Amino acid sequence: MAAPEQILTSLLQPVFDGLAPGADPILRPSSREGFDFQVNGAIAAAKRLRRSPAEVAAEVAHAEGLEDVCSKVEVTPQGFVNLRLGHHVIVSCLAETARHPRFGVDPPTEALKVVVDYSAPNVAKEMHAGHLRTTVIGDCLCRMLVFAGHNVKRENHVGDWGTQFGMLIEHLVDVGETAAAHELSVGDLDGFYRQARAAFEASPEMQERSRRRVVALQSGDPETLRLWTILVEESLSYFDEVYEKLGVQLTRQDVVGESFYNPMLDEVVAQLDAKGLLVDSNGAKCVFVEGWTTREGTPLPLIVRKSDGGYGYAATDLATLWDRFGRLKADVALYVVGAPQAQHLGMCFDVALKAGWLPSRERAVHVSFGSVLGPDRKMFKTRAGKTFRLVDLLDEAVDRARVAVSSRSEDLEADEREGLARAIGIGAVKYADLSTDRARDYVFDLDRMISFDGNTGPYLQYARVRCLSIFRRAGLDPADFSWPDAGVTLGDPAERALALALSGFAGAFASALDTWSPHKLCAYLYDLAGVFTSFFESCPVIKAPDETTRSSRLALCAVTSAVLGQGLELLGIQAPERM
RNA sequence: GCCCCUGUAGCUCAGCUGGAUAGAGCGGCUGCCUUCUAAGCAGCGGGCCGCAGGUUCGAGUCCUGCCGGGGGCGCCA
Repeated sequence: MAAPEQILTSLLQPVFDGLAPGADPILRPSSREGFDFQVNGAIAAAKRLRRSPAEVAAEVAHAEGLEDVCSKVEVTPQGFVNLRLGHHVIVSCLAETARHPRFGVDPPTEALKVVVDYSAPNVAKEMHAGHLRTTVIGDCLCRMLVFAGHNVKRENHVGDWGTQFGMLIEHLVDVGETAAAHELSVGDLDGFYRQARAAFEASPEMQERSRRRVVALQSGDPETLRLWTILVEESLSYFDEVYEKLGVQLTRQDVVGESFYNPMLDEVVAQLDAKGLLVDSNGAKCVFVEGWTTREGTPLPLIVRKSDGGYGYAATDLATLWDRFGRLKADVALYVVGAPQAQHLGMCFDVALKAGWLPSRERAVHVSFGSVLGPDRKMFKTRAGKTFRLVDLLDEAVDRARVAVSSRSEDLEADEREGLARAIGIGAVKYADLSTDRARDYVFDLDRMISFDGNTGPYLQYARVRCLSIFRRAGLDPADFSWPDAGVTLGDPAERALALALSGFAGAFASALDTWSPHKLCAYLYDLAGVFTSFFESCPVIKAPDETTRSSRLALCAVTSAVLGQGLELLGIQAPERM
């Protein structure tokens, strides 16, 4: 019962049940001056009962106990009921939030096993801007799921298998293992890939070797596997560096590449066949699913096995569903994959449902996201049409942050400044990605991200830093700050607004997780940071007029720094102590 | 041609299962640093929510049709 909404709903629901069992009070935050919430359900109920809205609203306003929690209840002629919470209710909600180990987020009634598929870079290929979204969003969702009390299995579906590896291995042989390993380990993955591609296209002899090499790889030839392992290992080491730089929680243990599923493909296809789902079409093994058609309106096939006998990516993706819901016994599987793959994934999910692997369709979720665009609103590419290396974007963000830090935080030690530049630069990039609705495309604009104004990562970091500086000045530690005996008083509107905002954490968190939308958590934190900064400007803490006010305001600051810190942690953004 | 996503202030974006006078930030203008960090705060100006119908007591939100942007549409992943 930590949230004001829950308290109000529990009082209002009996009245609405009296009007019509199960009727929704439609309780919403109010934007009207002097009110916190509004009840809109009376209008709808009056309509159904053919009664006057104002009359029903008046009945609602007289709900048992409502007067005790509200300092003001207003009924409008249209039938709206406006509510202003009593200070004592806000204070008790705040106290509950503060004392709660997860600020009001209760453990789930049933902990779910959630498999989260994200990041998925390709071996011997550079990570580019597109990988930023899946990696950052996936990492945030994992953190949120863990925080909510669910059982999370991260799976990094690295592209480490397929026909292109014949070419890559042959190029490795041509360049020499040591030289190739060096090239890959320093992160010139694109250079390696381009050279391999160029050599492949220029030489029929290389093409023939590559074809033989693919066969050797698939038949498990030890020497070929050894060479393949070099490519994979060097690439994974490089990815680890990027993840370290980015501050995401992916490790080697989370790598479950395409090669992992390779041994399952025969079984997967056999099962589809046994269930009568496979159809031969021009030599290819296909599954046709209802609702999917081609441009001519004919059924669209999911090609599981190509006419040459090889498996396509549909087979691998089906295998992931088979494995995750079968062997891993997942309750939910998230696929944090770009929007262009909606059709493909949708078909795979439908097939898995038909095959009986998926208990129900909603268990498999495509957490789709839009593309990263350049300043020209086109796909984010260089003038030459190449994609930007993710590491270069991150380095540039840190460079810009470093410039700002050196001019504004001169009093900090050099190593702290360097760490700060990293925290700010990387945080800015991640926050920019997380703070907009993932369904939309977004423009990658470093100037805006690092501008430190408005809805940005640095703004949140700064708000928390200012909060912490109060404790530092007061010679206190917010971590072992104890709740004041005299309680919390909310004499100033800014204090009241801050207390109310703080008790909204759990609700905002839940709505973000329900829709797999980190940006809702961002919006909440930005609002909280803004409410706090207003409080900071208008309510002196250390030099408060009296001791009661001082300890009360310190309590507000303690909860604020904790919630902002927890929020940034959930987003995967560092929270510096000083800026 | 069909399907998916998208269209809100000059720019970048919010708008929570339909609620009152649509909100922020940037940019523009005006104030505020002998007082806890001005990477900030307070205020002003800025809108036919792509267009047209429909459902509803009520539509930025739901439905239909157009228009504009992005993407996808059988053996690449």
